[in-house]
Amino acid sequence: MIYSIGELSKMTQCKIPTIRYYEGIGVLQKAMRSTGNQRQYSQAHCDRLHLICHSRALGFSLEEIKQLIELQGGQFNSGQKSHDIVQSHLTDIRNKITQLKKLERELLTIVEQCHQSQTSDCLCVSALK
Amino acid sequence: MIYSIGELSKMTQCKIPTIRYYEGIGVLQKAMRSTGNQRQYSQAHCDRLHLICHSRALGFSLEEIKQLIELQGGQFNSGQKSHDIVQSHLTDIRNKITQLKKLERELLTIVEQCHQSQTSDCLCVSALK
DNA sequence: CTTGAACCTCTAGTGACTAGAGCTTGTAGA
DNA sequence: TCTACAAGCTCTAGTCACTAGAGGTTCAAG
Repeated sequence: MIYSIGELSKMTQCKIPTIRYYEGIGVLQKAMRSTGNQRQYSQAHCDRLHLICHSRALGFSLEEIKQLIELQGGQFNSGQKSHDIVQSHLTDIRNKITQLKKLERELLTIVEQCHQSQTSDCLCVSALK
Repeated sequence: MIYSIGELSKMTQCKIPTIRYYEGIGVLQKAMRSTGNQRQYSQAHCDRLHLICHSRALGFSLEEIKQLIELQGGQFNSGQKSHDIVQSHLTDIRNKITQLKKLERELLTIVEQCHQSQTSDCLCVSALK
C-alpha cells in the first residue's frame, strides 16, 4: 500500500506540516515522490511515524527519539543505551512531578490566603513576591 | 541605592541577558542610564525582578506575569482577575501532574519488560511502538 | 475541460531565552 | 595620567517543536 501525506496524517493523527517537518530534520525517512512530486509513503513510514508520535506523547524530545531509532538499527550494546535513555527519561519525569507538587502546595497557600482576606483586593500578586 | 546590571543579576540570580530581555519585552520597567549609557537600577526594579523570577519559577508565563502586574496597578475588580489567573494556573499544574503520572506508569512498564527479557537486546524501542 | 481539494516550497513567527560579534565604558593599580 | 581588563552596550542569529501564510502546482471527479 502507498499513502499520500493526507492519508498518513489521518492514520497517525499527526498534522501534515509536522510530517514534512519530521522529514526535514531527518527523524522520519524521506518519502518517495510521485511523477508530480507529491510524497508517497509506505507502511514502514507509517510505523515509524507512529513510534515518533507515541514517543513525543511520552515526552521524549525529537533528539532522543532520533537516538533511540538509530540505536535500534545498530548492534553493539544498543539495548543498554536505549534502556539508559528511557530510564533517564523516567527519572526526569519523576523529578518534574516532585517539582510540580511543590508548586501546587505553594499556589494553594496563595489562593487560600486570598479567600481569607475578605477585602475586594486579593493579595495573590503580593503573595508572589 | 543604585545597582548596575551585574549587581542586580547577583542579587536576583537572574542572568544579565535575561534582565535585558525582560526590559525589552516590557515586563520589567526601563532602567535609568548613566552618562555612559549603562543601566542603573533602583530597589523598585529589584523588587519587580524578584517577583518575576519567583513567578517564572512557579511556572507562570511572562504573559501571565505581565497581566498580574498590570492588574495589581489597576483598581476595578483586579483582585478577582488576579485570583482567577492564579487559580487557573493551579488547575493547569494539577492536570500536568496527572498527565505525568500516566507517563510514569507507562515508562515503568516499558523498563520492567526490558529487565525481564534477559537478552542483550532490550525491547525499549519496540515497546514504544 | 474545468473546478476545487490536496499538494508543493519557502519564509517567518511563537516563547523564553542564550550565544556571539564587535564595540564602549568604568575602575583599579602603576 | 596611563594602561589593562572587567563589565557593560547593541544587534543578530540560534534553540525547540512546531504553526501559519503566501503563492504556486497537481490530482481526481464531473
